[in-house]
Amino acid sequence: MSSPSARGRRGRGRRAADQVRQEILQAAGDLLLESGMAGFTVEKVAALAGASRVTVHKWWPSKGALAFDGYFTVVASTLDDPDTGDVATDLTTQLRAFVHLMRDTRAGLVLRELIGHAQIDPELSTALRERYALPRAQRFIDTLERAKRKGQLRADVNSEDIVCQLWGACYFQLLVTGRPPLTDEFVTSIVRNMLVGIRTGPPTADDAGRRPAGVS
Amino acid sequence: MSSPSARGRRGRGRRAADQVRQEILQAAGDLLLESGMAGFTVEKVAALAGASRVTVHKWWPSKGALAFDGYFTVVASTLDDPDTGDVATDLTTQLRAFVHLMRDTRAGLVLRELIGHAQIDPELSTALRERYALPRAQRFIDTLERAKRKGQLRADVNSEDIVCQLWGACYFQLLVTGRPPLTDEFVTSIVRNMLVGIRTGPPTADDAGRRPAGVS
Amino acid sequence: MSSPSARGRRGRGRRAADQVRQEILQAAGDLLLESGMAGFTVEKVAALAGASRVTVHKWWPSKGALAFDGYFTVVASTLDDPDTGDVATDLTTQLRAFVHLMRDTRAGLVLRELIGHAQIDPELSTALRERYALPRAQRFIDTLERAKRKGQLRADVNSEDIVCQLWGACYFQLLVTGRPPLTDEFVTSIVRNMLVGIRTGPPTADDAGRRPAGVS
Amino acid sequence: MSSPSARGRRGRGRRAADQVRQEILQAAGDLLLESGMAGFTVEKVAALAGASRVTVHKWWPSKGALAFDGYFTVVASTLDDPDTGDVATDLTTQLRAFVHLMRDTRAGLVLRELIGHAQIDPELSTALRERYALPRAQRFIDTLERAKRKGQLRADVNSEDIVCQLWGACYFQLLVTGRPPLTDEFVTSIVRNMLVGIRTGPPTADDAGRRPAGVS
DNA sequence: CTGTAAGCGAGACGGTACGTCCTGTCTTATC
DNA sequence: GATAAGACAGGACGTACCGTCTCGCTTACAG
Repeated sequence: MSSPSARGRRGRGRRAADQVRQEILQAAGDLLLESGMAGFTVEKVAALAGASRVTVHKWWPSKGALAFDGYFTVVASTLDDPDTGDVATDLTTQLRAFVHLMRDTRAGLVLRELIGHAQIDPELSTALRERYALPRAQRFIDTLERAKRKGQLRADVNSEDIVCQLWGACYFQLLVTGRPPLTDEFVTSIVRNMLVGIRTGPPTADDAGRRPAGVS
Repeated sequence: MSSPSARGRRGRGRRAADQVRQEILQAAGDLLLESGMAGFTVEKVAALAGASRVTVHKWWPSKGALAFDGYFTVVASTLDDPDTGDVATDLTTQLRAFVHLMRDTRAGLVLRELIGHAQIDPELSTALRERYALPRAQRFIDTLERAKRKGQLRADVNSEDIVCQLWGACYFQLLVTGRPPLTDEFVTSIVRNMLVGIRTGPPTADDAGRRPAGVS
Repeated sequence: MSSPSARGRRGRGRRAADQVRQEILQAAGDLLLESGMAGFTVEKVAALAGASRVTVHKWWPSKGALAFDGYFTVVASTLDDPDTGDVATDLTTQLRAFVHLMRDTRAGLVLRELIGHAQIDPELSTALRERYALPRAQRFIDTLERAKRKGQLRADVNSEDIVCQLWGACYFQLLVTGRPPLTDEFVTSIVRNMLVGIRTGPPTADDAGRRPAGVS
Repeated sequence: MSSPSARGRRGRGRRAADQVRQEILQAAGDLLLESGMAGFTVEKVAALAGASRVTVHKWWPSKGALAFDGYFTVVASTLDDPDTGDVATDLTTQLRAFVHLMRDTRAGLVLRELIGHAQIDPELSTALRERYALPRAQRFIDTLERAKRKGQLRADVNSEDIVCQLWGACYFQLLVTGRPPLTDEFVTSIVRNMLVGIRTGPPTADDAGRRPAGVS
């Protein structure tokens, strides 16, 4: 018997479901990194995988869902959780890793397109949120909560809001204003802003809710 | 002579270019708000405007470009620049207006799709950056710079970074984590975080400009 | 289960290829006889057949090829081979049948247009030659060869040339000089001319092999 | 004053009608010989002539009419009428000249397409008949009538029918069966067939009306 | 060890949209 | 005042995907 693997298949009959799935995902990821979201087509993926469009359709209801799964099949997603004891350092490390991915790798470019497409494709939107954004945000939140417990951060700030203000700042650059900067200095800057604030002068006793007296 | 206006046309020949353009833009905007980016089609726009696809193609090279122009034809873009004298108030006002648009109106939904589509369509990406994002960011920056001059904000912070951290926080919610919150409280929270920072404890003497002693 | 035939279809999926082909051909033939080559359009054929333009394109590379096939689907092409024993009679019979078709029927008009279109469309040109002209010419040649064997015709004449001179005479009227005559008398005349020649004077004993004296 | 001739015009105003006409015709002829009937377009002709489509339309109601006029503007049509005193020679000469044109020159190819297009375009059909086919046929008929008067041809044959059987034979090759042969030998053959007939046996005294006795 | 049925590929189909080409009509500005 | 330049609607073209559906094959599992 010959090995039933390899891209070019000959027969028609049934194959193990997992094998088919895997080949489709690999093909999807390859195509995605090669052509970007524009040239990404169910038809091409099926052809690449030596599968039938029907089969692809059976498991992935939309182009977006397939692209998403393909992406994470190909792009190894290492979720390391640095803990140096200092918040600023930990946050900066995580952000820089992200910025590097988005700025310097093909995968970053694709991920950007993926997020873009998610605005139209609800399937992809859900997948992206639940299986990409939230898990990563959670790691970030963990870092923040740890810092709170250590007394490095105020206890009354909402960690999720911080995530928005740090990660969101990067995404904003990527998705809305265009991508040129996104330097390490930018990361340093926004972390510092976040930590110490941008206001001048001696803080009043109730910064947490009010505006300082003496300012009209 | 009869008025040559109105949607239903009679002959075949030429119409004033500007009139055609305007009708196409109006149709594009209408269709966009009605069907969203999914059902938005050059073909339908042309039909709605009583125009020919060729004519549409002549002026708008891509679906995205047409959608963008149509959007701003229909969505009145009021760029008022509040100046109450207090940074926090001004920033909050601007952000809340934006949040309201994105959260409560059909236009917000469409704008989100537009930004999404821009990740794939370079034409749209450029248009969006230059004719939407940058002008609006500039108003924000103006507010920040004014506050700097008044001594309300530290002079060493980069205003563009602040824009990223405030607007970006909102966009992040909308585009990446899904939309549920985006409340007024969220806006209040991120502005306060931004102003006073999230760090605890007695500020050191040289907190990047200094933070006051005695922060609660 | 209900019969899956009939024009009005329900689902989207596949129909038997042959059925689709047949319906397209029928529609093509119908449209051709109704509107002539001018109003004949791939789009209309597809609509009439309840088929998709793509499907039509798959099998018929050009408008001409489709028209040709449609024509012979609708126009029954009876190729009877008369054999009365007398050449003149047989030839006259065949030519009159052809003349009748071209002069008195809608199909004749269409065939004329088809031949015209073939001058521009190589696909159609080939089809017309191989699947229309040649088979019909062959029947004519058979008649001539039979007559040769019987000694009714000179053995040294080229049968194909005769076909050109008889059929060609009719086509010439139709295609070049305009169509008015093409009467039965015309047929009688050209057959007689062909058989006995148009030269005057006492025939020499061996006209069959030589050219008349005086012709260089 | 600058010369208003030359292909590339710059101004817009009025030019002498004849000049415009002539430039259009020249452009039409050039384009026709270059691209054939397929690539022949009113638009391209107008562009080539530096004229407006409207102007072209004013004088030539259809693409066919324009092509026809353009053709004869460019292709010099020499109508020499040979008279050697011998019919066979004269006929052969005329036919060979025609065959040469059609077989060996670009103009022949175009003329074939022109005749083809005439089957669809009535304007062209009329023009072709009245200003091309009939005049040329007349010269041929003149030759035949001259031969009749000299007693070389039987007086009871219809000259027009002979034209059909000789020219028609050539056109038939060109238009219907495909073009390969059309040799000088073919011409020789059909002229001889025409003159002496293809029947065997000694001609009876009244070949002109009856079939020979003894042939059933 | 064999029969059966589930799962699959191949591929055609209707449909929607695309971008292009050409036509005939109409307007405007020019000469 | 005839003209070119140019823009417009309309209609057809050929292409690309999509999602659906029917085949016929093959393999995996059940008996």
